[in-house]
Amino acid sequence: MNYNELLKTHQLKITPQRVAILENMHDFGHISIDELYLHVKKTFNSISLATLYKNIHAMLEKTLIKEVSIPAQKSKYEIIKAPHSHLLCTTCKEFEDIFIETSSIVKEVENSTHYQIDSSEFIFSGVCSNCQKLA
Amino acid sequence: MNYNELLKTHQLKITPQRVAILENMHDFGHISIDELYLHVKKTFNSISLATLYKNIHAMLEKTLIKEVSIPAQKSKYEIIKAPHSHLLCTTCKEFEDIFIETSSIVKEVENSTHYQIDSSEFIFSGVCSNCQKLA
DNA sequence: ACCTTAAAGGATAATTATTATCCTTTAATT
DNA sequence: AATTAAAGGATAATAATTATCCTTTAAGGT
Repeated sequence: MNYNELLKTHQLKITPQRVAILENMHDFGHISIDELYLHVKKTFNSISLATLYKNIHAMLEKTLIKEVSIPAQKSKYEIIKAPHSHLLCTTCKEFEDIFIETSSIVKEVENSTHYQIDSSEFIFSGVCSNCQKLA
Repeated sequence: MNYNELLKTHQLKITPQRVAILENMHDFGHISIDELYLHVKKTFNSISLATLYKNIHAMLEKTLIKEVSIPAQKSKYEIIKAPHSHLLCTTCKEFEDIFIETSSIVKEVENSTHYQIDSSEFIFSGVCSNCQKLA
């Protein structure tokens, strides 16, 4: 993935710190500020927490990334890609993307509420097949 | 609604502070800690923020209430009632419950992921009919 | 109704998370 | 290469949450 291009098309200056942030975010899929700090520090020893906060906000603002709020956890952030939902294993805490068809349920909501729906968040929680076996 | 009974069945001591918390939470439908503090203080001048935090945690623990995480906002809490989804108007910030059929989409997720789904969160964001008119 | 006691409340200190400030460095443009 | 506005880093300030410690109170047994 070309992060320089991604930053440029979102009117954000290309800096090595930002590229490192995006690399880590991409590798993890979704990552919290703390995790990000821990990992970016490995390759970028001098990075400041303030830089992370500032950049996360800038990237949210420019809609290059999005926030995923999860009950009882700190928010995670992910690079915006194709719309998708999330799956959380309450046992092993694995958190993953899933791609399911949501247009019909969104249409149903629009019809019954007369809202114009612009975005939606779906988080499914349960036990993954591996943890089911171990139980 | 009988909050004394509700507290008792969840193994929580009945105190006037807890009843006030539940009353406010019920009236608002869902409420953040800050809003709760503001409103409970009206009828309960001496209440401490620490009491709110402690009780919110105790009630979450005993699954009497649940946390609703919303991007870019502080979490809200609501008394657990029939499963439902949420609707957020991004213009006027109105946040409301909606009751839609979700069992088929949950089943679809279970089939495609082999997770055993225990709970799910749906948040739809858009523009309510009133704000559409005003636009 | 009183005792007893473990739990809850309140005030506030301590900790953690986030944001602001200010000066230095650097990316982008000419 | 020079200019400049934006970004980075260190750290101070603020906000949010949790811990501590002492006082008060709810609940159960007599």
